[in-house]
Amino acid sequence: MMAQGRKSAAALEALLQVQDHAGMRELAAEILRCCDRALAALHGKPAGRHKRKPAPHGGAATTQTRPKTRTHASSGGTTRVERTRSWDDGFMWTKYGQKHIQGNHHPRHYFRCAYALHAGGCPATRHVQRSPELDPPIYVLTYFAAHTCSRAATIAKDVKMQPPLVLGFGSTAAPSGCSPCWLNYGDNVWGEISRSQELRAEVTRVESTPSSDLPPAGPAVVAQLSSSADDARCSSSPAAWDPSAADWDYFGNNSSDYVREFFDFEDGVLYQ
DNA sequence: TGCATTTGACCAGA
DNA sequence: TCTGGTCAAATGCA
Repeated sequence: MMAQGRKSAAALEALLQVQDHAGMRELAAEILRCCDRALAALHGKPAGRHKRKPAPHGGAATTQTRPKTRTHASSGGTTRVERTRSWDDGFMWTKYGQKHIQGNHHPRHYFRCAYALHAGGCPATRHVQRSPELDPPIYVLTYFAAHTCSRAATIAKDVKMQPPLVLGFGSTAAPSGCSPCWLNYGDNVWGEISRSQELRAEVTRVESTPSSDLPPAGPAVVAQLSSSADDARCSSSPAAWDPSAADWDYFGNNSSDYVREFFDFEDGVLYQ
């Protein structure tokens, strides 16, 4: 995907050289630099985090060393679509389960706060579900309960120190029903990631319980969220997007780490 | 050896 | 009975 992105950016740069658009050329060059660095990092490092060794074909060795009650569902398979790293939203998550959900080829992953087992037991959990048959893939993250761990206080503090960030939905004409809609993200938030790009957004719901310990509805918010297919919708039409008129769920902090909750820089897909 | 991940089993609710 | 959420033993890597 990065290679394809680089090719597209190069084509854009070539087109812009025909006309005098210095600012746009600079932007295209920035995209190219980002792609080059990402590709260099990908090629220069080992293939990411470790993965388990695939189970031996035939399964003879496995069945000899494991109880009969356990089998490797992935035996012999070489394709794995789930990620092994935790999506970075400033919190640390521990995966505690994975389940195939009816009507979706992709499993749902279950995470709980890594501080769940510490004193006080943080109750926060989240689910990660890849939407079926969408290209590029879209992942729906659903949060349950608010963090009560010390990490939450740290992140809340960070929020107060960060400049506002507003994620604007609907800058591009969206399909009727507005799902999926388009997310246009602003300037200078992404470090080396270029501005004015648009990525698909999926509508989801934040199930977290609002916490009085967290800042009031601040700048780091996401419009009307729902994971239900029945009421999935965008809260605002492209023509009448009004942040103050919508219902908002507090979504954490507004640091760049928070933004990574939405975008997977490795795969070029969007999370919410 | 410690720890995170995997995955079938188990449980509760519809 | 079915489905989704969680448990916990097994597993593998650092």
